Amino acid sequence: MSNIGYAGHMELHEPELREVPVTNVLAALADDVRLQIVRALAGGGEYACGTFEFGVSKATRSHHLKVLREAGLTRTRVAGTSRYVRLRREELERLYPGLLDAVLAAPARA
Amino acid sequence: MSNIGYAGHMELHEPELREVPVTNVLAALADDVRLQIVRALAGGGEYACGTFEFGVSKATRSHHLKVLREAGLTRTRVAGTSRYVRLRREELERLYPGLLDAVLAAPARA
DNA sequence: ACCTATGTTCGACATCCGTCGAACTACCTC
DNA sequence: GAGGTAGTTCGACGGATGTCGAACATAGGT
Repeated sequence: MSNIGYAGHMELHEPELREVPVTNVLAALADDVRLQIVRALAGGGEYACGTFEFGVSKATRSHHLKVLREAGLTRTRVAGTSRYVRLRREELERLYPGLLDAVLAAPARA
Repeated sequence: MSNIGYAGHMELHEPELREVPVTNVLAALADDVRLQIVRALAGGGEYACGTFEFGVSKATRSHHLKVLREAGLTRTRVAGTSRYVRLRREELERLYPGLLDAVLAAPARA
């Protein structure tokens, strides 16, 4: 009866990019795990969350994907029990031209 | 006799940009106060620390300038009791082409 | 010498952030 | 419907971070 307290079938929060402060976008990119995810997505494909095995638990992975989504960097499509994530490249390029390329061009290991 | 415990005349720590992880650079930019400082420096001039009155105490301002310096974003010249800060634009452009411009082009207020 | 102006450093504090295991929801397949 | 699979959410934890006032160091001026 009560679906209060669970958001499983609610729409995912995917803000308009222009409504996200730049500092949030930068903060989202300023983490090693998240940057690895972004790199993996940079090719353009769509990947299930489970794809990103970067040495963290699935709880942590879920957390990072949420941060990326709420920073306006990714979009998520729900399909069955899986969620497919992709980069919002064009929007990002329109609002912050050159930003993503500049970040991705940086060497992976400092 | 003892100059232990104070670093007033020591050289400021200004790392090679290539030795700073990208995530550190991004994290340094992912703060409102620091981004305001970077914007103020973007014109190319050299400014004394006290120039940056952005509603924080001078202790906090000093902290942020240290973060920027240690992220490789700024260089500091000591002159008398003042310290003059400037952006390391060319180096930044060489290592992360387009990054700074992309960030600066973003609207100041979210 | 004193006083002032400019910054830095030192605790201290509150908050945020990354991380995890455990419990949970939702869906798919037998 | 029982079980398995994919993810999310919930506390909890430790460590990092932003903030401040106070104390300090240094240089310059009177």
